[in-house]
Amino acid sequence: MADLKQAEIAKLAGVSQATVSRVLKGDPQVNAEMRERVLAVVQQLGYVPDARAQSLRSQRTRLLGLVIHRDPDALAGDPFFSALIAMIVAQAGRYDYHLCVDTARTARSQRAIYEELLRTRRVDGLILVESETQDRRIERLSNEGFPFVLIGRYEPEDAVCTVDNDNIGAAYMATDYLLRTGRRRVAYLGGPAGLTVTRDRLQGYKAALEAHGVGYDPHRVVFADFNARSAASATTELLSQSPPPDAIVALDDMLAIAAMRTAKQQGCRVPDDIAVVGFNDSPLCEYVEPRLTSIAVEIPTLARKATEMLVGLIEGREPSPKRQIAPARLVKRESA
Amino acid sequence: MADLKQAEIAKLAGVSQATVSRVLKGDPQVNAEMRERVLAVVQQLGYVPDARAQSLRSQRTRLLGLVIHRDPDALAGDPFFSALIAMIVAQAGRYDYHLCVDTARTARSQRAIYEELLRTRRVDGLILVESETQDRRIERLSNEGFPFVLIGRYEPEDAVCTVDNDNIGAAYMATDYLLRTGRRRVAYLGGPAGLTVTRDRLQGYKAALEAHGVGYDPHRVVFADFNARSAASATTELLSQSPPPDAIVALDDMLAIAAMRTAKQQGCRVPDDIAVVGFNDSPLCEYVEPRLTSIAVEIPTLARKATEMLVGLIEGREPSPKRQIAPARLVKRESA
DNA sequence: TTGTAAGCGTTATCAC
DNA sequence: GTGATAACGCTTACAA
Repeated sequence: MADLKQAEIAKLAGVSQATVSRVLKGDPQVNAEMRERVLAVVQQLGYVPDARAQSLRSQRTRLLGLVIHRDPDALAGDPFFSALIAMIVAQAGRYDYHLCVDTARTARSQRAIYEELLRTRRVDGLILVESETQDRRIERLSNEGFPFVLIGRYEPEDAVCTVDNDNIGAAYMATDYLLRTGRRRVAYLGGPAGLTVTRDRLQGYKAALEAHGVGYDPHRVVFADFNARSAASATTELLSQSPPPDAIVALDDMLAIAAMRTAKQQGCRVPDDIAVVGFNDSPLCEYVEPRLTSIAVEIPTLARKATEMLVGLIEGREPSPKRQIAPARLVKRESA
Repeated sequence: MADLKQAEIAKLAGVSQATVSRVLKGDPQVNAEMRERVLAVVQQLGYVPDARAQSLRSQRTRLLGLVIHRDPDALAGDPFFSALIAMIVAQAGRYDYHLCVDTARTARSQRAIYEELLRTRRVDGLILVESETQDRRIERLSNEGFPFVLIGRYEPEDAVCTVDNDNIGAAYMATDYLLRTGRRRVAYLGGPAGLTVTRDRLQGYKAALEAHGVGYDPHRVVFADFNARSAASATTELLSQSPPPDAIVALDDMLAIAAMRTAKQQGCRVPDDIAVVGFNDSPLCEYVEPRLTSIAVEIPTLARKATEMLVGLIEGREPSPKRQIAPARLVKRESA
């Protein structure tokens, strides 16, 4: 198990090192007999090329970076991210890329990560998740011509490459479904008010109300942080109105579950008195009672599009359109 | 933004390229004045060294590989993995390493990944998750002297470096707690029977029964796959016994939640008629009703130990002991 | 203390 | 077709 290199192979096969390289690259110009000889030795010794040398020489690492703009603790319990990472890994593999994952705790470290990954040429391109809608670093990356794709939204929309859930459409779908099934007082339980996703889904919610000729009532819209307590108090606020809502569209499954629980504690039956729809179609939808109806966002599609786009950029293809949307669909269960 | 290299910096600072390298490495031998000059130029141009060249020259990529032995779809919704990945990323950062994540769908591709990552020298070392207890590839890695750490268990225990949850201790703790709080008919709801974790926790469960002088009844032990239906039917089986159990130790929170739900559907009150304890202390424990008591496994500790150990191996330190255990603790909520 | 130069293991451009 | 040979950008003896 001495350190194998092409030179070794060459010596044993009685050819030049350059020929070994050519054989391994599948160069059609090499004589069949030599190819055989080389491949035989390669097989026998189990030679594998050194990725570091290839990276330096070819100026390509075949590594994609995934930067998640979130505190590790916040990221920790979120099934969305394991899904996203798993799918991107799988997709990247199809193009012979590997995935380097980083998390950006603070804004300061985020900048450091961009630098560290891209400027050092450690990765060939970046997928960024959950950046703010406006971000100096993104402008910078863009100006410097680094290949990167954003998962989420960015304005103006054609400035950078983005892949996003169809958040507006998803919220429309949820609200529309509730209205069609006879609900009339549909409330919206959002996440933190500043988040793009909160705003986008609010927009879809409003659009559906309008399409059904139902007036928009700001009192039926509340915001919560991503924890059970905050969700519970926001739900309580909704339920205390008179008349109380007969349906809730929640920003994600966690919030939806908290809302269901609060409603039940206050004597409302779900879905009889109040219907609840969540987002993400996470596994736990199946586990709660009643089982949670949820809007599934297609994480595999998101991952596929993002990877495809990034690899395209790296290899010099300008994608169009620069903004791509992964569709959503309603998974009907018992809660609505 | 021409391609910056040390040679450029050297020219502008009026020194040799080697000196630039020395300054950047913090070599104390360089004269303060030159250091200033070099650093000034570096700062001004925003030079960052090329990781690819460094990797080739130093024979170190400063990249750790994380190989998760699980189908991407199975991995997809599992909050444990986002936690693990997030924590390892954070830990690796402390040693100036980045993390390359791969998933191994099939055994065939798993072998490919080992090869691809290690033999190509793409990463300096590997963290392997959820391998089978006996694995040919692991032997091979071990024989070839590649630095790697296993998260999970391996036999014989001192053959390779492993980091694991204290599964036996955790199950003991859960069972002991239930017995102390007056439960007498404690059942065990495991995962798939073949899994090491299922077996280890069963062992802890038995030990606790024994310590309390409670007889072990094989009928009180059932196994389920990781999905709601399977969990429900296993729970139904438990509840149909007479007398039915008055407590369940479930292998993970998902199973525990499914069990609670099944029990409630069959008219049992939780925790009054039957107490339930889960594992992992995942965020959803807070969201279900009643809130789920769960054994928290310290994922950050797991990640820290694994990373520490691996970096040590890479840098030539033999760790001892070769097997390290992350402690568990009981997080008491409403279900038990 | 600083500069020169020899690699690290590839790929790719030349001649032959 | 195949074999020398020059990069790729850096680290590190060794020389000065």
